[in-house]
Amino acid sequence: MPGTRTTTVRDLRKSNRARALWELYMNGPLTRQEVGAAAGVSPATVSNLVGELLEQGVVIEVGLEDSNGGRPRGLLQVNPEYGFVVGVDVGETALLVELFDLSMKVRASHVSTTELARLDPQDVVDRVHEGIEAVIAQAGVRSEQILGVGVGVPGLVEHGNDAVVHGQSVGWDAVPLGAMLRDGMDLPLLIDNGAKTLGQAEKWFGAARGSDNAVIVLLGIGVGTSIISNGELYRGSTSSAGEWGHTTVMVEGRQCRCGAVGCLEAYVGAEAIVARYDELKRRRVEIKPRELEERVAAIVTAAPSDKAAAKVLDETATYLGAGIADLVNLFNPERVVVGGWLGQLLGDTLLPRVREVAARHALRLPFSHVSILKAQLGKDAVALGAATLPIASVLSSGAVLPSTTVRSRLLDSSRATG
Amino acid sequence: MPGTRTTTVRDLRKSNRARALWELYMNGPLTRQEVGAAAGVSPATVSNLVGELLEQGVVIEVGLEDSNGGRPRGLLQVNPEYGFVVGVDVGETALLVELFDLSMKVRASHVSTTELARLDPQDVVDRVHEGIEAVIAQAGVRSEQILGVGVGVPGLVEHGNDAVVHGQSVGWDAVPLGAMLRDGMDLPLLIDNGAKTLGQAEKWFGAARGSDNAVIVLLGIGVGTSIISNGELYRGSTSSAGEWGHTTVMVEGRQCRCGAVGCLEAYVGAEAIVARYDELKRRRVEIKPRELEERVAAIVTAAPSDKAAAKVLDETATYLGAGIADLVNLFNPERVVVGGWLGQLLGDTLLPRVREVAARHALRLPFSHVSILKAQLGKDAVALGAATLPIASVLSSGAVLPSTTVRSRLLDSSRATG
DNA sequence: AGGCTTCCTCTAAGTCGTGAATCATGTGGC
DNA sequence: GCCACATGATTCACGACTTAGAGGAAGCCT
Repeated sequence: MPGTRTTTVRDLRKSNRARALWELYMNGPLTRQEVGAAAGVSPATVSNLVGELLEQGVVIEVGLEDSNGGRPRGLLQVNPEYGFVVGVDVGETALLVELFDLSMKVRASHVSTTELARLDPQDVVDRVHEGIEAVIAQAGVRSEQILGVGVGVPGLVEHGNDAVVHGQSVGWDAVPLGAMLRDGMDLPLLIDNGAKTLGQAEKWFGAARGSDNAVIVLLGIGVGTSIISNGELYRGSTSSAGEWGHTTVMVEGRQCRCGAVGCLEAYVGAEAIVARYDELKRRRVEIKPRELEERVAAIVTAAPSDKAAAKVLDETATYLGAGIADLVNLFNPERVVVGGWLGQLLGDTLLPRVREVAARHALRLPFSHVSILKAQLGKDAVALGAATLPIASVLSSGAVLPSTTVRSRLLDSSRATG
Repeated sequence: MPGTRTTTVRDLRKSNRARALWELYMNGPLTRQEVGAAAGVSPATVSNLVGELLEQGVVIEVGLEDSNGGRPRGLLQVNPEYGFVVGVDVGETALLVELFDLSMKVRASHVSTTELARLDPQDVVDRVHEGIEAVIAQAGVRSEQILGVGVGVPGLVEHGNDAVVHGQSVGWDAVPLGAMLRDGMDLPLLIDNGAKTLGQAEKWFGAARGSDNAVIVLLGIGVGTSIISNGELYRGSTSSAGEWGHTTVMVEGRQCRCGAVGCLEAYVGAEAIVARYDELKRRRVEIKPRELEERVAAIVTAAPSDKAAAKVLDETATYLGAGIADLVNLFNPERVVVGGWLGQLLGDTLLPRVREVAARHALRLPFSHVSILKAQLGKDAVALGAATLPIASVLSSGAVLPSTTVRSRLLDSSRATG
């Protein structure tokens, strides 16, 4: 929950309400007492706040908890049906749109693939709009029930006036995706980098859950991270923090597709792994994006007799270990979570070796406090994480209904005139 | 200013008071209107708050600002004489204790050097106590006027119950420095890593001033950083974030004193620079810590005919550039500030080359938003930064006088009993 | 002096969270 | 079946806070 600025007495209520809601969402169901302890308010205030939230349908009471002798504690929870959110994963080869309820149950989903090598922004926008309409229809909800739409994109997202996307790998240069998506749709819209939305998904529901300082590593064709610092996504000054793939692990090393040399991605990116294998086999095979996954899988599962595969994997573990050690030294996280399709593929085989290498390269103290884990969520994590964006926004606002505001304003004026 | 949790109406005032104070301290002198705008409160509240601060002597009115036609605006400022702070720099070879007023004017200072190769904790503690008494006497202030003592140490500082220091380079393993210093001194005490205090000094008063996302690099025998994220020091889970010196820039590269290989420090640390020079000259010279600085200086200022020096410097720029590019990619700062005695020494000669290398290695978007600068503060920056620690603490508390609390409590009880 | 402009402060009103008292809702004993 | 008991939840009076708007303060110009 971002540091909401609290200056007036009214802000106070909003902020307390938001804290209670976050707590209920993240750790619910909870008793009123637990909410009070977490939000730092008295029982009286909890009662007051919860009463309001119950009345507005944001929160529901789900069962009772036995107490030894006295009145049982009521268990509270955010109402999964209070509203719905849409998460969109704009991938390099496919576009996934999913509709969730607030408990993150998938209520509808829609996939569309593209044959284009480069993504055309307008085409993407049209498909997103189409997908959103499709999932709303499919789930049978009214569009007023949609709290917002989150979009995860491949590339850096500048959050200025409206989101602008720079996606080197898909040929996007300063695409004003925010404005384009908003045109023809009036749902609240939030856009972020796909690696960051995946990170948020792992933080909320996956392997980084409960950790306030974590680094989620995304391995695929590209190599990125999502950094959680003090419980929040770390963005840096222009939201491009966490570009781990192009950190230098070998001065004057291999050529990277970014133009520089010695980048981590030039060693552990999916294309690099396959290319290094082919080099060892002294053959030149053109790498087609569609086949990348099975080619990497073939290397991972190769027979022990395949010396080239063994060497490539060994080197990959070395570079990955060194790279992760850098993250541990610089960010001092409690957990490093390795995800992305390539991460899932390499995980079981390589993780023990990666841990060993990282232990050698990282400083003792920070390393002794870190766990290096496999991601828990699967392929849809980017869309799931994208859907958390509008949820975070709703929770931080305290889920104040526009209608409530209008109502109280009407009451005010009627009293003023009456 | 850390995210103070505001739940009750009283917290509200405290938080508004703290915001106003921070603003006045950082950007003063300011008019009441400016304070109101910055703190987000109405003129009435500013008047109220400022009145209290003036009465308590925390803030003073310094002159008037002309207005076009009306009553002139009063200019407010934190009272430099409201209290004093002590900053201590526990260096590897010398110990510096300085006493500052709130405007950071040095009022007294005390140096003591040591001949020991390894620092003895109890010896350091004694010297610190001695130094503090000396500067208090020298400045002629009463110890009640000391708001607190900040200490910058070489090594990682774990902020648990009380500060515990792990200083590999000085042979400290889990030294409970907090408890040791507190014993025999009852001033408020704050301890942090020297690189971090230096970073805070540059952020408050130096080259990183006004930047909410900055990385301050400290070059010396060791190589560290201090990371400012969203205006605050980034610590990570165990306060050891920013250990840049032992990130890997060359897999399977040079041996580093930390035990690993290929660390940045093994290339650009002071000892490494001299060692590499000696290797090129094909000679083995024992490096004495005392002579390190002049030996590096000799390399930097060597005649162009000294090919070995040129090569060492060139390589240093390459590694430093790559390392800084990593920081830019990972943290996406607005500024990178290069400091430390080695940084100062290398700065003018090397910085242009470092920028070039960094530009090649960093991604375009984050690099286009970053400035790579030399530090502005000199050798005493660690002590200066250490002294900012208690100031930050006072500002965040809103400078609520203990006496005030007692007084109001007395009033309460007298009214209750009366 | 008097009007004017601008800054500052005082007052009344509205909102909030808290603590103490009260109400609600269960268990266990008889 | 009834009543004491324990504990959770709610209500109410109170103090504390910020704000809007009115009024005072302090300088300038005519």
